Parts: sequence; structure tokens; C-alpha cells
Amino acid sequence: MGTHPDVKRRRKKQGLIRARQHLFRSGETSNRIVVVRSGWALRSAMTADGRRQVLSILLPGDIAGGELLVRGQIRNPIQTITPVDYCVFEVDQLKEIAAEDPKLVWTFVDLCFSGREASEARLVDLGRRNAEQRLARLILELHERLTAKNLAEEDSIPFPLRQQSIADMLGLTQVHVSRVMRSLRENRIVQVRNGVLTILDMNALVEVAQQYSH
Amino acid sequence: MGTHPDVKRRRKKQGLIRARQHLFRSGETSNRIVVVRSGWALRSAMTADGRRQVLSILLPGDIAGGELLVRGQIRNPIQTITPVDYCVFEVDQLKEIAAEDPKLVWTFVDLCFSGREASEARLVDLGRRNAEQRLARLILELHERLTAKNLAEEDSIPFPLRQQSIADMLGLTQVHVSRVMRSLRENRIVQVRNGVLTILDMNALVEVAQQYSH
DNA sequence: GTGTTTCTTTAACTTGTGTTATAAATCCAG
DNA sequence: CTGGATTTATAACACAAGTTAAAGAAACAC
Repeated sequence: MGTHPDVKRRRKKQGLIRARQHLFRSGETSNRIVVVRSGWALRSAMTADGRRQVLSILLPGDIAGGELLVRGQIRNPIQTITPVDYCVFEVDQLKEIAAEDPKLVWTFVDLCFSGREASEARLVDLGRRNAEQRLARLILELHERLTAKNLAEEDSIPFPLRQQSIADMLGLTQVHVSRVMRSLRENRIVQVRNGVLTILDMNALVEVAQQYSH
Repeated sequence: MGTHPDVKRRRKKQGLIRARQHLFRSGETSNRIVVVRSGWALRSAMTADGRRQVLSILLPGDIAGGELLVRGQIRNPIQTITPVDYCVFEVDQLKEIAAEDPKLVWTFVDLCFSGREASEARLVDLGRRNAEQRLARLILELHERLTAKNLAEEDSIPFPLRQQSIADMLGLTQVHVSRVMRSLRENRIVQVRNGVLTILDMNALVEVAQQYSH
């Protein structure tokens, strides 16, 4: 899609934030939207009894807090899992720009649909696929997204995710994520070392991701 | 939100379609968007091995095929589960109207966000709640939505869903949905008769929906 | 009505994933 | 380098939900 030229011109501020910090808190009423420039963050929801469901992974280039364009407040907190540097856009300014150039609003519609498609893809995973498939598909998704952003080398990608975060994303427990990781490791399909995940056997990984199941 | 006045004026056609028919097929490239006027429909995704995940339930007032505003084709098929009558809007015309009145585009952004929020709520259900909670929450959601549309009487709502569809929505099997329904029935929490579901004990239902779990 | 098909219920049995607990790695501050 | 905190690995056991099968019930066609 690419950033809109008017938006670039009006870029206001930027910032750097450490790992494990909130980029947005639930309920926050802010008028700034953030674009991640480097680093990873997780957007999640909490249940009443304190368990977490990760809704999406934010990678460089992704927008955080876009709902502020149409909602008064942030619903889902966003926390960094690595240091993140970002730039900030004022909601009011974006709206002004959009008023001048209606095409921009269609860009928002488009972005919003992409986000929805992504969360529906995850829905299918949680509803209809087993743990092994979910993990394999998550790895493939990250590999694709990072490759598109030129952040992968060959079949290696940065991998700062803790097993607990993966569990919270895939609707599993950390223990079970560990089991499935072991299976992928022992079958020489993927390898994780020093925060880098390497896909050793792409065909096998795709196979696992697509295997018929339940 | 309410339908935009310009849109109402240009309403083109309407139609009636029987139960178990496709309102949209996957891959369809149509230039018509549909608003459901009465009846229920399901939007779903299929896995490679033919299992189904229901992504959303369309009730009267809901839009079907909205993605055609920003995408070339329909990704997820929509099938009626009751007779549906609907009205049709041409995509091109909507875009023309939107060009004249940019507010309308913001309405699309808003709608799109609502859809995303709904699918993320379901994501939390599938990732972090057990079968009983999922079903209780589905019933409460339908009750709320139908009440808002004035389609509920007291605590009774029309309920044309087959157990298999509920299963495909909640990531369960039909057999297990039957078990959970039995539990709700035997505890005198809900009752289904002649396609009408009655909430006999709202407090208990809310309790089930929120119980701490796993 | 009668027969046919589609749903639902129920039971018996299996299994994937959760739970709990502990040990082993790894990371990090000082 | 050392000690403490996180994170990961493993094992043993438990249970929610899946599977299969078969019988009832309901819906539907003629």
C-alpha cells in the first residue's frame, strides 16, 4: 500500500520505547496514532479472570491505535516485546488531511479490512485446526510478513516471541507450545537459536500447516 | 448508525431468497452489495479439507458483501439459513455517492471496525473459553443484537440455527453442542422450542458466560 | 398419511490438550 | 563471575472435547 505522501509530510514526532512497555493501555483516550518503525509488539485482550488472548502481532510498518480514528478510546492494550521505535501521527491532523483528500479514507477502509481478514484467518485456526497446524501456520505467516518487509534472511527470521505469548496467541498453554516446538525441532523442520528462528525444511512445514486433521 | 439518506434514495432493487441458498459464493466478482431485510445468513470459511468455520451471523439490517467496496471479489461465501429478503446496492453507485459525501466513507470505516471487533471477540472465545461459556455467550450476543433490532420478545428470540452451524461457529462438534445444550436445558437456563429460544434464567446464563474456567 | 431425509440425542470409547510440579537452561544485574 | 529471575523442558496425570455409532424426533415431499 505504501504511506500516503501528505501523511509523510506532516509526520510529527517519533520515539523509542523499551521492551515490555505499553504502547497503548486499555481505555486510553489518546489522539496519537503510532506507526511501528522497528521492533515487535502484541495487541491483546484480557478475559475477566485475567487470561490473555493475543489478537495480533505488530511488526515494523504496522499501525498501532488506528481505532482512534473512529473510536473514542483504545480497547485492546498493546505491549512491546522488543524495543520499539515508532513515529507518531495526530488523529486530528489525519482527519484534516483526509477531509482534503478522500482517497486517504479509502485507504483506512482497506487497512481495516486487511486487519479483519487477518483476525478471521486466526479464527479459522483456533476453531478448526490443531496445535501443530496453528504453530506451523503462525511461523509461515511471520516468515511471509517479514520477508515482505525485507526483515528475513533466507529462511531465518528474528523471533523474540516467548512460548507464553505464542500460547496466548494460539489458544494453547505454554507447556503444549513447548511440546509442539519440540516435535518441529526433532523432525528437523525448524530451529530456534539466539532469538532467530530458521526454517530448516520449508516443504515439511507447509505440509504440517496443511495436514488434514483433528 | 442508521442508513445514510443518500443511500436510501438510490436503493435499486430488492429480492427474496429461500433458505439454504448462497447469497454470495466464494470468489464471486459482483458489483452488488446486499443489506439483509429479514432472515438469517451465515458467512463462513472452509479449510482445505472441507471443514467449515462460521465467521459471522448476518441478521436483519446487516450488510453482506461489503468487502466488494475495497476488494475485487468475495472471499467468504454467505449462505441463508432461513428465507432472506434483502435490498441491493450497486458498488459503483455507492462509490459515487461517497465521492460526493466523504462522511459516508467514514461510515464504512466504522462498520468495518465493528466487524473486526466482533470477530476478535469470537477469537477470545475460541482461544480462551470452554464450550459452555462459548455457547452461553453466543446466546447472549444474539439476544442483544436481536433486542436492539426489536426482533426479540422478552427473553425469547427466533433461533433457526442447527447444532452443526453452532458447532462450526464455536469450534466444536455437533455432538458436543448437543451435550452443552442439554446441560443448559436441564439446568432450566434456556429452552428451545419450534425454532424459538427462550432464556429462562438470565442471571444463570450470564453466570455461565462469565464463570472462571479451563 | 407414508416414506425419506435431516436433525438431535445418547452412549461408549479415544485423544489432544490442560494441569501441576520440578528440573534444567538461559538471561541479566551488580 | 555470581546469584536471582525468567524461560523452557519434561513427566505424570486429568479431563474437556472429539469420534463413532445407532436410535429417536422432527421436518419435508408426495
